Amino acid sequence: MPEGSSPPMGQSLLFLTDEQLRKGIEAMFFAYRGFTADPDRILAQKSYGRAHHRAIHFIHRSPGTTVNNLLSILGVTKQSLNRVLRTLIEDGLVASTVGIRDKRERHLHLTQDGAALERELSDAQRDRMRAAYRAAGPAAVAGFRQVLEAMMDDETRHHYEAMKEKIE
Amino acid sequence: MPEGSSPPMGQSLLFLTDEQLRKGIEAMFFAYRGFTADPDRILAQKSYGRAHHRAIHFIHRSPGTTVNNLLSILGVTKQSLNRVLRTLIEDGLVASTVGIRDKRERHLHLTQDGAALERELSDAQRDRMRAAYRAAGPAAVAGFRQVLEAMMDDETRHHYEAMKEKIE
DNA sequence: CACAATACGTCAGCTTTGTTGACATTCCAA
DNA sequence: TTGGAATGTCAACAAAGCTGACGTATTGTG
Repeated sequence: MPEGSSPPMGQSLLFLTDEQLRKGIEAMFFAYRGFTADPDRILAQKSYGRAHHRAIHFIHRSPGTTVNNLLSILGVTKQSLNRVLRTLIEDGLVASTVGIRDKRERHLHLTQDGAALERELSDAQRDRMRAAYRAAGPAAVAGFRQVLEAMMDDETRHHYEAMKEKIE
Repeated sequence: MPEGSSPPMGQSLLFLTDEQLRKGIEAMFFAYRGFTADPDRILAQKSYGRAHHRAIHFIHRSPGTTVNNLLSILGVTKQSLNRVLRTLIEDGLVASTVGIRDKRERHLHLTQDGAALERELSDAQRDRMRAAYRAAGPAAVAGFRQVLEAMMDDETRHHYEAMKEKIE
């Protein structure tokens, strides 16, 4: 936090101008469109939506997760998630198995078909991400991640950090 | 995960790993929630939604813009925009005036009330942005913007660039 | 001038995805 | 055994996107 401090305060606080912040806000808005564009196209063909993508993504990410856990990650109501989950289960993309230790819980897994769709979606999304990363370079990417993390709600960041530790 | 690898390729391409890309994707998802959280809270009280926020933002940004222009910036249909615009005009937040050169066009401006809401919303959003920027520092912010710009669709980036030049 | 194209508004209907509220079931744990 | 937690389901509703069709100025063009 200790910025430039005394002498010339280095690169100064010019980057905190309302103008600069506004540009960041617009960049965030426009970039998010690109971020979702490719998966959206694929999903539209299969008459699914972003909600399905999110469910699939996080089930893939945390196989065996419970409905409740997924709920808090996605930040939606159980009714809303249930509708999406039901179609995914009916269509054979997601398997829901009764918990062993706690039979009230349902553990969620991707089926082969589900995993295939997950791959298709995340390949598309990663392709764009990879192109952006490559164009911007490693230093920019580090900054990108830093700012995004600082932008999250505390509770959300908690989920994010928990995810991060899972695989690496 | 391919950790160490060999000595060459400098900082290497490790930042293009699927793992790294996935983290970036999740960071984007979680951060966007934070990004919209504060304005969402304000909007909910006034029974408006994000669509209203977007319209207000870009009308403020480009006073006198036409409906068609707004349409292409927001990337929605005129029916969708019209619904939002109608309520904003009815509520006296936006003024629509017939074009001078071309009387088919409507030029959109914020009224005093509209400008007040715009300020309230963007203050809230900027506060979070500012905190994130300050925490991450100028170098990170530059990287943040670089990656976001690289992530946009070409057409979208065109809008973004046009905006950038407007005020600075 | 006549006609096509443009800009805008609107009606109707549909979809996705979110919300509340109410209620039943199952089952763990005190 | 009983209370509460986890889940599921029904109903109703809202925001915000979509398509398609139509009407009305207005403008540009052949």
